Parts: sequence; structure tokens; C-alpha cells
Amino acid sequence: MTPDGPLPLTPLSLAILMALADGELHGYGIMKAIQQQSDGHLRAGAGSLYAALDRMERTGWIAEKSGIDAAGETQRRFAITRAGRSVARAEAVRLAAVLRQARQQKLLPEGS
Amino acid sequence: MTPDGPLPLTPLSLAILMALADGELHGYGIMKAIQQQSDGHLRAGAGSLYAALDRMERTGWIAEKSGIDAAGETQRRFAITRAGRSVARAEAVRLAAVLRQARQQKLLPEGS
DNA sequence: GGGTACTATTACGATCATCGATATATCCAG
DNA sequence: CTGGATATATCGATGATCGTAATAGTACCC
Repeated sequence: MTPDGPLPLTPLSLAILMALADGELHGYGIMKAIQQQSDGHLRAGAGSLYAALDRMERTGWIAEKSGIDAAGETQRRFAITRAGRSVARAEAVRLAAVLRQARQQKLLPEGS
Repeated sequence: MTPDGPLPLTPLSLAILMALADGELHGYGIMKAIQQQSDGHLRAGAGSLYAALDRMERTGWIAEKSGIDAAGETQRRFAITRAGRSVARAEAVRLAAVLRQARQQKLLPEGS
């Protein structure tokens, strides 16, 4: 779409940011959170998820809190950053505008 | 994301369907409509747009009303189909759910 | 009647994002 | 000890978009 800054976010990126909005999680936890948040409609495969996490960390939307947890740590905890919260907010605002328009066009069943 | 049917739609696909929701348009008109609908924030390049149109026609979300308009017709008019309206609606419903959650997480400034 | 801007479409290579599958390791239940 | 859940990593293939360039008609100005 050639966006306004980084928008629109991919659905996966947004889902990850929203999963992290309530607190840190590890990759697998994010996977589960995404499934639950969407009532099992969406699920991200491991491939997509970890790829997205790496990308988003490089971009600075999330930060890895690699807990130096004792021994053989197979735990990578991720947290949302200020920048991450900020793009998530921007995307939410954008989506709200899209939905307003959808309502005008009667693409939404009463309510919602 | 491994979707529920064809959802989530890509932002571009949804934008196209919404541009067509009010009536037929040709490719260029869709391009313009997308720019206007987003206050100039989004714009789709010719490449992305016509590629998406071809894809969506194959999928049955839009139909080409190739007007047998007189002579050298460089006009391809597109219309949304029932199926197209239906996925657009489904996507709008999905987005509404995402937004509800975003509101709970206080990712949206008051209102909207 | 030449220039230039807008309308309209097509084609192409590059890059990005996701998919789907496979692999590895641990831990716990039955 | 087998199977399922937790947890991560890696790979090739496909899909979608980007950016750019090429083409062509129309329209208006000077």
C-alpha cells in the first residue's frame, strides 16, 4: 500500500503487539494468546511467528528480555517497547477509521 | 496467520472491496478512491493494484465488466460480487473484534 | 502544433511476509 | 516409555506488495 510510515501493520504484527500489551510473554505464549484472542480463528505457525519477532525486535517494537534464567535457558521473553505501543495505537486508530467507513457503506451488521 | 477461510484480508484487498462497494470503477479510479478514503495516507502503486485486481477476479470477489465500449477500449471496469461483499463484511466484523480488544487494552485514545 | 499533465493499463524484478513442514529438547501424565 | 504439551529454530516455497518504467490516449494551455 505504500504506507504512512510503517502503517498498515500486518495482521500478525498487530496481533503480536496486542498479545504483549498486557505484559511480557515468550514466543509460545504469544502463539497461544493469539489463538485465544481470536477465539481460535487465527493461529500463527512457528515459522511466521519467530520470523516476525526477529523483525520486530530489529525494528524496535519489541525487546527481548533474555532472562539469564539459571542454566539451559530455552526461554526468550519479549516485551513491547514504547515505539511498539505507539505503532499499535496508530494502527488501531487507522482501523477505527476503516471501520467507520465500512459502517457508512453498510458492510457491518447492526451494532459492533 | 493461517486464517479462518480467507481472513484476514490484506489491507489492499479490503481497500479495493470498499472502494467498489459504492459502485463500479476502473483500476485508476480505485487507485484514486483509496487515496481519498485514507486522506492521502495510503496509496497503491499500479503494480500492486492490478496484481491484486487479477487475483481477486480469479477468486471471484470482483468481476470485470469489460465494457464493449466502442473502439480501442483501454477501460476495464470492475464491480464487487456477492462473494466479495460477503468477505468484506466478514473482515469488517473481524476488525471490529480486534478494535474492541484494543479498546480494552487502552490502545485507543478516547472515543473512536 | 508542441509541451505537459492527467487518465489508464501492463510488465518486471526485487523484496518482504507468511506458510507449512521438519527438527530438537524438555517435562509431565498415564 | 510413549505421547502430548511446552518451547524454539530453520528451511524452501509461495504469495503479496513495491517501485519503476514503458505505453498510449485525451485535454488543455500557450
